[in-house]
Amino acid sequence: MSEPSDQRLFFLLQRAAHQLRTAADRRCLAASGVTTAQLGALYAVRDRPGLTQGELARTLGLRESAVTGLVRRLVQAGLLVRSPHPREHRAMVLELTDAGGAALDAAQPEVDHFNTELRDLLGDDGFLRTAEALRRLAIWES
Amino acid sequence: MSEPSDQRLFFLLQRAAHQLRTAADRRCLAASGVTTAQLGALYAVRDRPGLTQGELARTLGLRESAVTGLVRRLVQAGLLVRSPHPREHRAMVLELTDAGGAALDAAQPEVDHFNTELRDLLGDDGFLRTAEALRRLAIWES
DNA sequence: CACCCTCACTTCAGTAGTGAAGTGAGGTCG
DNA sequence: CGACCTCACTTCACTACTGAAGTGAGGGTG
Repeated sequence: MSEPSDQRLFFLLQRAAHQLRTAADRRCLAASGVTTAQLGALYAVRDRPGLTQGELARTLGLRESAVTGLVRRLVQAGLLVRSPHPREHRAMVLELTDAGGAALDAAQPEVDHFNTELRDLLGDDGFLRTAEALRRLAIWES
Repeated sequence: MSEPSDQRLFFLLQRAAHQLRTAADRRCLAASGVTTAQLGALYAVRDRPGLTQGELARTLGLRESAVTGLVRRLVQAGLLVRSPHPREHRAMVLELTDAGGAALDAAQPEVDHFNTELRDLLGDDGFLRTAEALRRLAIWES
């Protein structure tokens, strides 16, 4: 009934995400020494300094256990600082270090270049339409 | 200059793929006991019985080292058989077992249901357009 | 005031991937 | 005919996730 390519949008999405992730990780590591997962966390902390690990997990769409490891590596690399929350005894407050901000700045040209390439590949309206579709998929639950 | 949402198509793609993957993995594990990565490998072997691990790696867009582990788990689960290639001494030939075929059949309704939901979410033309965009991204190299 | 319950966070075992280095039977070549 | 090279595959150390179970200081409750 439906064509095989239609039946496997899901696999296509995985494949595309995987290709892009590994390509971006390579460039990103070369430019700033961080992976794209780490870069996403740094962006989130810069946009909302002082957030807790739970908030970061919700922002990134991850489990708290994943954030525990991600933050540990970033703190170990000196890009993030963790301090106890002033009012919530269990929570940890996250902030960028200078090195964290520098890593973000070092990665920015690569991020821009990458997005430009994507835009060229998909065309301007294709880029926007795809972004909108992905937004729906990312928000979607269940 | 460009909006933040535009600057981060890449993160959007990762987020969407991750959400879909975990959602699909949960259903897929419940229905047939395999993950979506394993399901992709089973599909590939069914489509082209007797392929080698290297060919499987190229089909899935993975490194051979990733396939080594994936195949090991599938053989251990009794869904795949590995036998030496008749003419190429180093290569391994892969084939589905009956249990492997059964797992694929068990997963099929979930796959169909999942794709139906995606189609409903994006609309028919949005679905096709997104699939086409993803196809380009998946093929894209560097 | 002692009990317990809440809930951020952590830990553990497992899956899924990379990249770099290693392995070894078989064909090639001087 | 022995040395070398090839190249599927493997192994290792690492990042990055999940889901389930554990931890423990603090606040509510009797």
